[in-house]
This record gives sequence, structure tokens and C-alpha cells, in this order.
Amino acid sequence: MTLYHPLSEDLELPKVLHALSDPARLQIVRELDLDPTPRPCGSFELGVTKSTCTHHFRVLREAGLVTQELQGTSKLTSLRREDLDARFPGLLDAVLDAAGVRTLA
Amino acid sequence: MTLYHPLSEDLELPKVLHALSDPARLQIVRELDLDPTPRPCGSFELGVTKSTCTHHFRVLREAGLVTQELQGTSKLTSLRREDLDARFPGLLDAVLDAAGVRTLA
DNA sequence: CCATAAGTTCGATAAGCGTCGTACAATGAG
DNA sequence: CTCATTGTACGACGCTTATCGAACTTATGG
Repeated sequence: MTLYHPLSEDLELPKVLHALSDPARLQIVRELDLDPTPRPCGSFELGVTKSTCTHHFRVLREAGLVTQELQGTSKLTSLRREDLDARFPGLLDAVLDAAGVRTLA
Repeated sequence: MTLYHPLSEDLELPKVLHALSDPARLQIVRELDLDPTPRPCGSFELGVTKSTCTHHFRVLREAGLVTQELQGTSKLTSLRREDLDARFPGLLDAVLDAAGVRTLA
């Protein structure tokens, strides 16, 4: 069973914005931007349970913000920087800049 | 009774992104950007009822995206461009550019 | 082989959202 | 004054969301 990932050209702006409008998910994207090494879901400090975590990563993946590849019992997550920049130039940078203005409003 | 408008420095990124994540509201912001003349709420082609319209404008106002001033029986809406650019530089432009890529995904 | 670790799945719950219709308030035009 | 216009208030509706806990799956390390 392969994980669903929308094609770059099929990314929808409202879905992307909605995915980014949750503090936990914004935090995930932010951490992935600071350190682009693909990381397992569990390595994020989100203060939510595993099942909630699963939920947030699925939202991010289905909106096209991240990819997830299975690696043993882990699932490595990476930011889809190039795809996002291609489809919505400047958007991710602007959001990340905005998220950095304060310690995370 | 005066309408609530958050201060520029109090705008919260998740709220702003959420406000922009609805197609109808994105459309409103887009139209206000194309023609910055303050307009009454009724002058937007949104295909929703008046009460739904009221709802969307309140969400935009409370997120800090627009101002609304009473003028007779109308309520003139304007985009808070300067405030947004000051608080989240480049964000609005990036979103509007992204919204323009297709006819509104 | 067994135990652990990493995620998923499946309810469940409580809250929020987008939408509508109807009734209401306030202003401006005749 | 009266009426049309513009928008609000309120309640209702169905849907989605964020969250959790418990049970399950799957791979890895001893």
C-alpha cells in the first residue's frame, strides 16, 4: 500500500493554507525547514499523542506539503520544498518568515 | 457599537491562514486587492446568502485581513494591506500570486 | 523467538465551521 | 412617513476537525 501524494501541479491553495493554519502542523513544517533531514514522525516535539500525530502528518501529506516514505517501522517525512516553490512561488518562504517573527504565535 | 479589529502587531498567523483557506474569503481578498476601493459587502459575487456573507466578512475582519466601517446602511470593507505587510512581509503577495496561478483552485 | 519501538486504525467526543432561512434593525429615497 | 436596501442576529443543520485511548501491525535488536 503506497501513500497518497498529490502531484505538484494538483496542489490546491485552500488546502495548503488550511494545512498550515494549525499550530502543530506549522511547527512541523518549521522544524522540517530548519533541518531538512528526513525525520521520523516521532521526533517532533508536539505535545500530542501518537494518533493525533498520525492525523497531522496525513493532513500535511494530503495537502502536498510533505512526503512520507516507509523505512522499517518508521516513516520518514520530508518537506516538498521544490514542489511548493514551483506551484506557489514564495508562499512557503513567506509563511515560514511569518512564523519566525514571533516564537510561534 | 464599534467593530472589533485586532491591532497589526496582534495578528496571529494561524488565524490569518485559516481566514484565507476558504475559497469564498480568498475570493473577497482577491477582489479587494484588484480594486482597493472600499466596497460594501453586497458588491461581491460569492454565490452565497447574505448571512453567510456576513459570517465570512466577520472572519476576515477578526483575523485582521480587512477593516469594515459603517457608512449609512452599508459597511465598507477594505484590505489591511499595510498592516499585513508590516506584520507578515510578503505573505499577502505570495498568497495572492498563488491564487492567481489558476482561475482559483 | 520474543520484546520493544513506531505508527496505524478505529471508535468516541467535543468543538468548530459553512451554510441557510427567518426575523430584525437602521439608514436613505420618495 | 413609508418603503426599499443593507446588513445583523439567532437558531438550526450537517459536516469536518482536533483530540484522545485502546487495540493492532510490523519491523528490528537481542
